[in-house]
Amino acid sequence: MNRKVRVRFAPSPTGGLHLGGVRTVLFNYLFAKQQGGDFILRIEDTDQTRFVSGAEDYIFQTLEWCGLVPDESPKHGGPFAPYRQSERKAMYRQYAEQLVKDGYAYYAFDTPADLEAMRVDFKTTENPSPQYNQHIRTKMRNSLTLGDDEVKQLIGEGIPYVIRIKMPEHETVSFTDMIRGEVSFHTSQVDDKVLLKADGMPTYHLAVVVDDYLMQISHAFRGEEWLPSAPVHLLLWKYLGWQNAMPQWAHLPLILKPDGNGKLSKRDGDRLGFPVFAMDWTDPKTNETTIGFKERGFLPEAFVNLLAMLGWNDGTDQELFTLNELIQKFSMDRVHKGGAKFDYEKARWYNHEWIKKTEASILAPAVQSLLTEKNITVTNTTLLHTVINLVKERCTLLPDFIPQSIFFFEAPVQVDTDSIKPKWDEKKNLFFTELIRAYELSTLWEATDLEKEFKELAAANQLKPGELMLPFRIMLVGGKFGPGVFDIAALIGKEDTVGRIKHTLSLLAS
RNA sequence: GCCCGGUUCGUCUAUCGGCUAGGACAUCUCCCUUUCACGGAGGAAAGACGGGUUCGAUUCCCGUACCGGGUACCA
Repeated sequence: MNRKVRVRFAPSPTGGLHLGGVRTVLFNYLFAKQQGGDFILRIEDTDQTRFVSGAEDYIFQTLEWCGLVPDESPKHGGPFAPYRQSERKAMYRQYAEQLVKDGYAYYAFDTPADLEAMRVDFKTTENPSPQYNQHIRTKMRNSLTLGDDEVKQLIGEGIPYVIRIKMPEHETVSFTDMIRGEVSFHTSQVDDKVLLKADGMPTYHLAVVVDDYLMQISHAFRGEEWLPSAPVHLLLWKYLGWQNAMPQWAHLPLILKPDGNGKLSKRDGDRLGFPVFAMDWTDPKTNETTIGFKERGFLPEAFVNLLAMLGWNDGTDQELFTLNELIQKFSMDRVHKGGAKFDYEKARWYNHEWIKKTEASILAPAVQSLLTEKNITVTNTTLLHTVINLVKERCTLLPDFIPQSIFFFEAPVQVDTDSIKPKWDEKKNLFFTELIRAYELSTLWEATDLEKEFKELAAANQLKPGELMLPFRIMLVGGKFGPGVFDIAALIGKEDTVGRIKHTLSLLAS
C-alpha cells in the first residue's frame, strides 16, 4: 500500500494550546514533511457547550509563530473542505444510521437522568463507575430492548435519542501502534460509546473516524490519553467497511508535571511560575491571561527544539536541532513510550543556546521592540547589532536584553553607589577626576587604548586597577554586570563615558 | 474497582544480551574572567523489586510494587 502521507492535528477550540498540543503538532508536521506529505489542521468543535471564541484564531497564530503551518485547514482551505466539524455536521448522521442498519449500533433513548440513575443503581465497591456496556444495555431503553414499532414511534414523536456503538461480546481488538507495537483490548471491557449525540452532532469517536477516512488520513498521531478508546475507533473503521484505508496509529507519551504526579496542566504553570501555553492566552469569559512561551521571551526555534526533545532523540548526543534537521532526522520509532516530566530549567537552557547561536540581525527586531517599550529609540542598527553580539551570551530569555543592553543607549537611571561607597576614598576620587581629563584629551577611542590609559593612570596614582574597575563599571552601567568595561566605554563614546563618570562623582560627593 | 500503558542518575535521556552503565540540565569543586555571564577541567549521582531464560541480563519472559492514562450525549 503506497499512498500519500497525510496527517492531521485535530484540536478542539476550547482555550490556549499547551506544550503537549504543540508537540503533537510538531510530530505530525515533522513526519509529514519528511515523507513529502501533507499536514492538515482540522477543528473538532463538536461540543458546542465548550466552544470558546478566539481559540481557533489563537491556534493559527501559534502554529504560525512555531513555523508549523498547515497545508490544509479552515483558514488555508483545501480539497477536503470544510475542515471544521461543526460545518460537517450533516455528513455524520448517515454513517451512524448505516451502522444501526448493519447491526453495529443502536438507538438509545435514555435521558441524562436515566443514565445517572443507572450509575447509582449499579454502583458497587468492585465497580465504582458502571458503564453502558453489553451487560447494562439489556436493562436500558434502547432499540435492542424495545420493539421495532415502539422505536419507530418514539423517533416519530421526536423523543431525543443517541446512537451508540454495539460492542461485540467476546472479541479481541488489536492493532500495531507505531510507538508501542502490538496493543490489544478485549471488547467485553469497552463500553457502548455514544456515536451521535441527541443534538445531532457526532462525538469524537464517530467524527474522527469519518473525517480521517474522508480526508484520506494515512497516519493518525494523538496523545496517549486516546489509547483506551482506540478499540472503538478500530471497530468503527471495520464496521464502516473502510478497514483497508485505516491510518497507522501512534499514541504519543504525555508531558507530565515537573513535581508530583499527573499530566501537565495550565495550573501547574501558574503554580510553579512557568508558561504552559505556547503564547499568551486570555480567557474571554474571565479575562484572565495565561502567559505563553512567546511572551516570556522564547525564540520559536528554541521552543520547537525543546518540544522535540521531550520524548524523542536521534540516538546521538546532539540536543540542538533546527526545524530542518528535525524534519530530516525524526522517526516515530525513536519516540518514547513513557511520559516525560517537564523541566523548565532545561527549557531555559535551550533558549539560551538558541540566543547564542542566532545572528544579531535576526535577534535585532525583537530586541529593538523590547527597548522601544522602555522608551529607547534605536536608530543606529550597526550599533544595535554590535551590542547584541556583545551581550547575547548572557541572555537566557529575550527580555534579558533590556538590562543587558539598555545602558548602551541611555545613562543608567539608578547607579549602585552603595557598592562603591565602602571603599571610596579621596585617592580614588582624584584618580577618576584625572581619568576624566585624560579621556577628554584622548584622540583614540578603542577599548584597548582606553584600557591602556586607565591602567597607566592607575599606576601613576599607585592604585591597583582591580580596585578601580568595579567603580568604573558601576559608573557606566549602573551595577555589577555587563560585558567588559572598556568595550562599553568604547561603544558609548567619549561624551557619555565622561558624563557618566562625572555624574557618579557628584553623587558620591553629596 | 476494572481496562490499557509505562518504569535507567533529582530531571530529560543513550544502551537494540557483553557495562568500567554514556551525554545533557540542575548541583558541587577548581580554572578563566579584577563585574555578571560565556567557556574549560573535574566530582557526586541511576537500571523499582522478586523469579525465571542465558555462559552472561539494564536489555528477553512472568509476577509484584509504584507511576500515568481511561472508565461522559468532553475532546
